[in-house]
Order: sequence, then structure tokens, then C-alpha cells
Amino acid sequence: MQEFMAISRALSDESRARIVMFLRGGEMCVCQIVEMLGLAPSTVSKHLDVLFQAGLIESRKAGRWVYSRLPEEPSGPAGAAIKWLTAALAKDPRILRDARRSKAVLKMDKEKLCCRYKG
Amino acid sequence: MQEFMAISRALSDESRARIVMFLRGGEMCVCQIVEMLGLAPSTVSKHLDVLFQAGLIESRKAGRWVYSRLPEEPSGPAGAAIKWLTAALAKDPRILRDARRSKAVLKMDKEKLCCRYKG
DNA sequence: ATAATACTTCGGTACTTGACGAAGTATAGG
DNA sequence: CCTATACTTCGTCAAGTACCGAAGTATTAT
Repeated sequence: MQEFMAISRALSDESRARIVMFLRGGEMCVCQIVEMLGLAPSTVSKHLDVLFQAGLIESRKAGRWVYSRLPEEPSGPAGAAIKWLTAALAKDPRILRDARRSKAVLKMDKEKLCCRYKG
Repeated sequence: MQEFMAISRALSDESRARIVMFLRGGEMCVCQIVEMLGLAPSTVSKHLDVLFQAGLIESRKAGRWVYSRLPEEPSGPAGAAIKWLTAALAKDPRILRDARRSKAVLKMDKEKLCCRYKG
């Protein structure tokens, strides 16, 4: 029950649902997700922690960067949740726009992207 | 997106998730649900409205009573959500206890049950 | 070492939400 | 009619949460 509640509460925020959806396109570091959402880094960091605690994303630290990604082969409650989310939102306009934009963001030079949010 | 958010926010409350689960055992009037949850009628009424707005339950008025039930054959996002919920929680101890108790509550004499919550 | 970068944690604010009781509405029964 | 019952709506309160900026941590670059 606790696990289920953590998952459904994690997905009951639009920004977090969007994160899960566009991470299907590949792992991203925090500043790339900041770029995607247009929120403050501290806010995004908190969102990622909520998703992590719910078992919806995994985390990998590489130097200064922390990459977030969906579990390799999602199983259990979290896996089922991701499948449900995907089925429900795959055709949503906002989600489609995010997917397109995530491709662009993943291609951007990190030097230019990650230094962006200091001003 | 709006529909999905309504559903996942509806399910992100434990009382509401329990309601959906034990309504699988058959429709119930509000005072039976009050008995199940041990919450104030006004609180339960609000919960039921949230579930209704999300398309997770249907409603039927019969005289003084308002019966809530799951959709006949749940389809679309709400149907998928109910399937997910059921898969995730079917074996939860609390849910199993609720299922057992709901059978007893459904058998109880309405005269004795519904007048209960005035004191 | 020093500075810069990527991220997290903390403190505070505005907003949302779950809870209740009291008052309101609708239906059944005397 | 009038009363009782089942439920909903409203007002209020406490608790939770999304957001930001500032300060803190860890890692890389100079």
C-alpha cells in the first residue's frame, strides 16, 4: 500500500509525469531536465527525489553530473505504473512536444546548456 | 493530460484508493462507505465527488440513497487505472481486510447502519 | 590551493488539500 | 403539512506541497 501510494502521489504532479515520459527518450542530467521544464534547479532536484523514492527512476552519478533514467526493465508496481502512464499519455500534445524537444536538448552541447541557469 | 492528472490525483489518497478497491465487491450507498472508512459523511461525500470527476466511479440515486459503483466495463484511462490499481493492491493486507468487511457491511440492515452516524 | 560547475539541502512563502461540524437540499413517511 | 433521514455544500482549520533563492556539498578545471 505504502509503495502504491508513493507511486501514485509521485505521478499526481504534472511536472513529474512529464519527466517520466520524456526520460523514455534516454537518460538526462538535472540541468537538461531543468531546461525541459523551465523550473528552478532546486525544484527539479526535489521532483527527481520524489520519483526516485517511488522507484520510478534510477540515478547515476558521473563526475559533476547526475543522470536520471527509467529502470532498465521496469517491473513490479513501478513498472506497471510506467506502462499505464505511457498508455494514457502517449498521444497527449504536451507529451509529444516534450518528446520532440527532448531530442533537441539531448543533442545540445552541455557546455552551453548547463551553464544557462545561473542568470 | 487533464484527464490523467485527475485520475492520478484521485488515486493518490489512500481512502479513495480503498473506496475504488472495495467497490469491486458491489455498489454501496454513502453511509455504507462512511461505515467502511470511519470518516465524516461530508468528507466521504467529497472523496466520492473527486472519484466521480475523475471518471473512476458512477453514481445512482435511489430515493434517499446515492449508490456509488465502478463503471460497468471500465474502459479508457479510467479503466486502465482501475486495472493498475487492482493489480498493485489486490494482495495488500488492508485491502483484503476491507474486502472481507465490505461483505459484512453489504449484508447489514440499512436501518441499523445508516442511522449510526448521528452520534 | 582557488575557482567554477552541477547538484542538493534549507528556509520561507503561497497555495492546495483533507478533515470536521453546521447548515442546506432532497426524499420518504407519518 | 411536519419530521426524520441521506446526502451535499460551506466555512474553517491544520497539514502538506510546489516553488524559489540562498547556502552547502562534491567534483572538475586552472
